[in-house]
Amino acid sequence: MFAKEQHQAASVKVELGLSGLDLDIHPITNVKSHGKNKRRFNDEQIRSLEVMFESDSRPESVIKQQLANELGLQPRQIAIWFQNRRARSKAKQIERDYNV
Amino acid sequence: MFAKEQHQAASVKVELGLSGLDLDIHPITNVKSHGKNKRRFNDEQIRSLEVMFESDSRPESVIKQQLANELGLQPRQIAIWFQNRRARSKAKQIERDYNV
DNA sequence: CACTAATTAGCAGTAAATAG
DNA sequence: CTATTTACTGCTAATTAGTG
Repeated sequence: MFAKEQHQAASVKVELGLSGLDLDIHPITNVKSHGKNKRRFNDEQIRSLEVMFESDSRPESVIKQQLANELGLQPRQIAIWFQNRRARSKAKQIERDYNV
Repeated sequence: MFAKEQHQAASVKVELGLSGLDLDIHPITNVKSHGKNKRRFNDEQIRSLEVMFESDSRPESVIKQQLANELGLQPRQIAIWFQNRRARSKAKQIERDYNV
């Protein structure tokens, strides 16, 4: 029903080819790098998202789609990222207000 | 059914009013142009709407207009609220029937 | 015009990896 | 362990398409 196991194209090829691109590091003992590697966008993605956020914290669908295409992520992930980013921003501001 | 219990029963988290989320800052007048931002009615508004809904889930235009005036909302918003409320009500009942 | 049904985007809360 | 980051769930307000 939901497409959930779809993430960056870079990490999808962990099991197969695994040619050129390699993810970050795996300092841990080589456990099964298989199964449930989720999470964490790379610096470039974060940077782009952050830049975009500064100019518009609530971009339209088209923009998100475009951004998703550029960064190799799903539109869903972009939307979620902005949601979380907004929440963080808000929480910070609230904390500020508390402090007076 | 008349209590303030609208939340699902799955998670017994009990979140009292509190909220704090006041996005709508007196939309009373104006709000022309493209007001893309606006979310959530306050407790008083919900309470009034809910009370009204109980006695009549499909009020006439005049009533809606009056209600809108009372609560500082647009008639359009009142109409939409009732539409959504009816939909929710129906969905709930259908789910109940499913459960038998 | 008012209604329904379906869909959209947003938010609060929270789960779940992961980094420190 | 705690804090942060990605992701999901449940609900709400609003929009659109289609009916009468």
